[in-house]
Amino acid sequence: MADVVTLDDVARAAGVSRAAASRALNGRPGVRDDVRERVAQAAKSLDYRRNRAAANLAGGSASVIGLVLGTDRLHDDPYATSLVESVARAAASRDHGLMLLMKEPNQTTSTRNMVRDGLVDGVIISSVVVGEPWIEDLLASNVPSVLVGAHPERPEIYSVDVENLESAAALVGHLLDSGCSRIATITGTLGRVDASLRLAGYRTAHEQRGLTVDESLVFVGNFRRGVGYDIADDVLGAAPDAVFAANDEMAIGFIDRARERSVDIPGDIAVVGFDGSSMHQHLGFTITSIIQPFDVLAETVVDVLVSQLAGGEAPTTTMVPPTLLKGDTTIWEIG
Amino acid sequence: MADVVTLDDVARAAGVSRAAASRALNGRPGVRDDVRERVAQAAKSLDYRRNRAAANLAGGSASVIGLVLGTDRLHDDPYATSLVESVARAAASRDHGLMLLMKEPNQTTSTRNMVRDGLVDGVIISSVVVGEPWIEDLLASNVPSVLVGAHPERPEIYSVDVENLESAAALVGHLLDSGCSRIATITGTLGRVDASLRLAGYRTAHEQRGLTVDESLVFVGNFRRGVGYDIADDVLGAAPDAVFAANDEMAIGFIDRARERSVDIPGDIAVVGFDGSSMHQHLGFTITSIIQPFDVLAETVVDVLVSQLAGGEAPTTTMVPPTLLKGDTTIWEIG
DNA sequence: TTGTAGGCGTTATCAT
DNA sequence: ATGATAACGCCTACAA
Repeated sequence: MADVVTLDDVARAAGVSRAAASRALNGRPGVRDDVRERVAQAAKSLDYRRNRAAANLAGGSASVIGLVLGTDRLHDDPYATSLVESVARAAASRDHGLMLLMKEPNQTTSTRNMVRDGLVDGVIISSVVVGEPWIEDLLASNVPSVLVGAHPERPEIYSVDVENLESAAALVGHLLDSGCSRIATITGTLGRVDASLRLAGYRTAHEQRGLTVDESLVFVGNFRRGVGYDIADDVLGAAPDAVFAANDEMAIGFIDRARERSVDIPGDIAVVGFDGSSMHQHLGFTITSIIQPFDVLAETVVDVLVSQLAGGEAPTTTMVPPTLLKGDTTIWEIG
Repeated sequence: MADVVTLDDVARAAGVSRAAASRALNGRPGVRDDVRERVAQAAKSLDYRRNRAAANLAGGSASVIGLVLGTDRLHDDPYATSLVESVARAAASRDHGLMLLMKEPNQTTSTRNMVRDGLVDGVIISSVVVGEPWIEDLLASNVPSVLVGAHPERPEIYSVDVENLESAAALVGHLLDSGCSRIATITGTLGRVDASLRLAGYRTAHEQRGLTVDESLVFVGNFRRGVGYDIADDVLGAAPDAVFAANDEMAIGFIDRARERSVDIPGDIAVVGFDGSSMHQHLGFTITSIIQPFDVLAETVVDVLVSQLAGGEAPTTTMVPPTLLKGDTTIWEIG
């Protein structure tokens, strides 16, 4: 182990006390500019790094954030995967560490423990898990936290969100305006916020046009590709002229099966999804979808958390604008 | 913030000193059994958790491991994604935290910093990045580390590996034995260990049978699906009767393109891949491939690191057996 | 076997 | 504006 440079070394090199050096390095007031400069120089030339464990212990911050996921699998969950990737990047760019706190199959006290153990300053929580006991437990411990995706029952918690309902409504609305009249939907996992909102958007689009939703066109899914495939026969049986899947994965599953049955997409049936994850999969086509702006989302959520940690204020809920991806699974008018 | 239970509280409740309590809790010798029991009871009833930052600072361990990835993207890298997932699970099951240390695009001192900052006890490194400056830098700092995938130039570093070369040789050998005579290969990223080994396996299979590799059948890829697709025309131009792609992603890309050109797989051309990631993608078919045993791999690598941290010994390199997946892209004899 | 005491590196308080 | 000094919670010689 190489020799460790401590704050003491820096202070000595700069000819000041530890306290002054600490203040200088942390940009706190009450330090003369020339001293601040001198300390900075010393730190740089000694290649000093503060020990975050010590800082944390002493009442400072470790600059580590936890990312709490509502799933224990990444390999078939592009949404979670992209979230991890983007948050990791955003955290790193702000010199924060990222601890991955995945849901555990069996006992689930460990997430809260990780936080209690004092190595995480705050957490980013995928809002889909709000309501689950282990999360309530976590929230009850008052750890600074920010939700990815607002949660209707917890409006008081800081959150960063994309407009699920409005986006879904716009997407479905467009289908309706394009002449589709029997739009089926494959929902996400019942009980999950994003699933509810997207379904609500589907209904809203109809209501806004004075239409009534044919409930036999609503199929319950779970965000996994497999269910899209498995349920496709039922969906096709309802003879829709369009399908709104609550995410791209299910849309892909549906399309796979539809094509096996020689259904032409978008000729016979238009398909739209959500998340934009089909873009990265080299499927040979892209699905018309709402693209989650993961990088912006992640940067925003990290910023909100960090400023919360710093004691700063932020709007309770921040909206991030998604993008509409015009893919190959719908027909677009010229222009 | 809830009241924090400290070691002191536990000790007091158990009627012993902090030192004794510490020893008892950490399972060190020199504690009477009844005391040990009493302390355990007290800890449990108080719902005590040791502050890992403090433990770390005091010379103990934070029980946090870092996972160093050679990429900054997960969304199109099933291998990295599965590794993250499995390692996270394995770490959690051993009560260790997991810090994600992804490669950063620009400056890359931060990984080493994260380690130096004292919040990571040891690291798991994807061996594909060994040789890159930032990793050499990291290794030079003598952090306990374990490689996922052995590295030929660094045999002294603990590592856990699957038999890339042997597996690839077996796979290609089988193709040869099945009557294929012009087997093309699409390699992984040149310079990456796994890519080299798999290519070496391809050559070995030929040599073992006294055959010479037709170098015009070797195509350089990069492990990404897109390149499999893009290079497919060239590969087809070489009129192979089989293709060995260095991972499933490229195999998928190749198959996509081949099918667009009405090539029958496996009828006209057999295809084999590596990693087994096609299993999770609901493609409508599975690729004959070598399945990476991610869970075993992850558990093993975490165990090796943890025992290393504990001062224990372990074999320098541990092999984990992969599995052959007989998929739909090759023809198998009866039985 | 057990307790006492010192220190890990930093931040925060309170004098100066 | 600056510098002692006391925590923070834990581990670990060393002493008893």
